[in-house]
Amino acid sequence: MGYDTKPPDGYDPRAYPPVAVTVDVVTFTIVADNLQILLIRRGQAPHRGRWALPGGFVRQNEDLEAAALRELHEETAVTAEPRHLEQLGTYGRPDRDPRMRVVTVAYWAILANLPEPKGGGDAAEASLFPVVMVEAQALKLAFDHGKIIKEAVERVRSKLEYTTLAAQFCPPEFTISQLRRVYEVVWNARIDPANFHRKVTTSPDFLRSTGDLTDPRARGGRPARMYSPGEAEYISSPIMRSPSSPTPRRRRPPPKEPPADR
Amino acid sequence: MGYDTKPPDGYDPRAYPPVAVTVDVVTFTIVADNLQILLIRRGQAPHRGRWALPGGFVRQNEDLEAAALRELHEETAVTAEPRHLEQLGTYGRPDRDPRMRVVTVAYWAILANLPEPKGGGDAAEASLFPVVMVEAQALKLAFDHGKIIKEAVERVRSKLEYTTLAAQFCPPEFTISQLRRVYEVVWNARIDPANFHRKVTTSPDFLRSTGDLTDPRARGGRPARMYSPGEAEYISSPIMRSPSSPTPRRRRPPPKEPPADR
DNA sequence: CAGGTTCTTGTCCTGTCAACACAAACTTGA
DNA sequence: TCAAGTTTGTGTTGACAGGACAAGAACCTG
Repeated sequence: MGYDTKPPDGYDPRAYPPVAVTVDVVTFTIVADNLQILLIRRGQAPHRGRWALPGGFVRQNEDLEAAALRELHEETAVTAEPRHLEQLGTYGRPDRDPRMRVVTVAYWAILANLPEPKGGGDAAEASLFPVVMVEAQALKLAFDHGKIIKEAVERVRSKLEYTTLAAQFCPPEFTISQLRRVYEVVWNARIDPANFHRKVTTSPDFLRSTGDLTDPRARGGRPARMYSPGEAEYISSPIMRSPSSPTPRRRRPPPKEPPADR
Repeated sequence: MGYDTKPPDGYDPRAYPPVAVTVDVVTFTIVADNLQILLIRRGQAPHRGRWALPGGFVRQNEDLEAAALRELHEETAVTAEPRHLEQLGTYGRPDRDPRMRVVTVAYWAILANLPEPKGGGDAAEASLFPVVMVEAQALKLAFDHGKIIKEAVERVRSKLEYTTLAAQFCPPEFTISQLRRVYEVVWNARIDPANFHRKVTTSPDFLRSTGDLTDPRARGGRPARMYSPGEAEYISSPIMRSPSSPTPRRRRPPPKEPPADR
C-alpha cells in the first residue's frame, strides 16, 4: 500500500476511481439430509428475477464482517446468528457488474438446522436450494455468483477434513450419527460408522459427552450418547473424504476353510 | 449482492460511500538460506518512513490480480514475473487508514531466487527482510501490514505441506537437496534427507528428472540428479512439518551383542 | 588411498486406518 | 416372551505409511 501512484495525490475521494465495495454471503445449512444454500431473488435492474447471494454495499464505518451479517439478516428472514462466518475471497473483475466497477468481498457461513427456512424479508424472496441443484446449473444465477458458490462449496468440503466445523451444522447437543450424517451429506459419500466413531471420539477436544442418551422411541436401536462441541478447532489427523484409491483393498479373503462348524 | 439497500438507488458513483480499493503484495523469496519479504519504505504522509508492502490503487478497468502485478513492478525494481500469485484475503477495518476508508485486497507471491534483490524503483526504496526479523517486530511497519504479513507467512508455510509450490522457490532445474532446503528454511525445521528424498520422488508428478547431474566441483560429495517441476499441483499425502510428538521414539536400542565379527 | 561429504537406497519398527466381526441395547411384531 | 431387526459402540486384524537409522554409491581433498 504505497499510495504513491503518481497522478492522484490529493485525498479527495472523488479523485479516486469510483469503485463500489459490496459483501456477499454464501450460507450453508443442512435440511432434509441435503446441503443447502440460501439465495434471494433479485428484484432490481441487472439480472432481475435471477437468484443471487444475499449481500450489498458496505457502509462507511462498518467492518466487512459486520456488513456481511447485516445483509444476511436484512435480505433474508434469518434471525439466528450464523455459527461460523469466514471470508472466502474477493471478486473484482472489471466487467462483473454492467453498471459500474464493483468489488465484492465474499463470505461463507454455517447455519444450524433451521426449522422455518423460508419466509421472505421486506420485499425480497428468499429460499434454500440444494447445492446439487446449483451444481447442476439448474438455476439462473446473477453475476458471477455461480463461481463464488462453487468455490464456497469446495471450501466447506475441504474444511470438514481438518477442522471441527461439522459440529456447527448440528443442534447444540447431538449424536455421533448426526455428526456423521453431516459429513456424508456435505461430501456425498458413505462413511463407515465404526471407524468414524473411533476417529471423532479420540480426537482430542472435538466432542464432549453430555452424559445424556437419546431415547430411541423413534427408530429403534441402541440409545446413543449425546455430545456437545469441544474447544478444539482443528482435528489432529484429518478425516479423509473419498479415499478414492488409497485403499480400495479387496475385501478380506474368505477364510480358507469354513470352520467346520456347519 | 442484492443492491437493494434502500437509500441509494441511483447509479451515480458519488452517491455511494467513498471507498478506495487497493492491492498489497507479500512477496516471498529465499536469499542466503533465509525466507525474505520484499518491502518498500514509505515516502508519503501517513506512516512516512515506515516499511510497507508494495501496493496501490486499483485502476478503473484493471483486474485485481493485474493491479497486484503492476504495483509490484512499479514500486520495486523487480522485473521477473512471480512464479506464483494468489489472493490472501481482504482487509477493510474502517480505521485501518486514517485518511479515508480503504479496503485492501492482499496477495502473496513467490519469486525465484533473485540475484540482485535490491535496487529502488523511481523514488521508492525497496529492500528484502528476513521474516524472522519481521516476526520479531524489529521493524516499524505501516498500517496493519504486520498482520497481513503474519497471515501470509502462515499461508505459505501450510501450503508447502500439501502443494508442490516449494519448487517455485528454486531455479528451473534443481536438486532434491535444494528443494529440501526450501522446506527447512520456510519451516525453520530440520528434515531427514533420506525420507524426504523418498517422499518427493515417489509423489506422483511432483518432480521430473532432467537426466543431468550436478558436478560437485564445489562442495564435494556424490553428484546429485537434477529435476524440474512436474505438473502436479498437490501432494498426494502431505509432508508434515514438525511431527512435534507423533514419533519422538527413543533411538533404536543398541544391538545386544556386537555381531561377533570384529 | 584414507577420510570426509553428499546423495541415494534399504531395513526395521511403530502407529494409523480401513475392513470387518461382534457385542450392547433398544423396538417391534409374532 | 422371544425372535428378528436396527442402531450404537468396541475389538481385531492386516495393509500401509513414515520416522529412525544403517549403509552403499559417488564424488572431493590431502
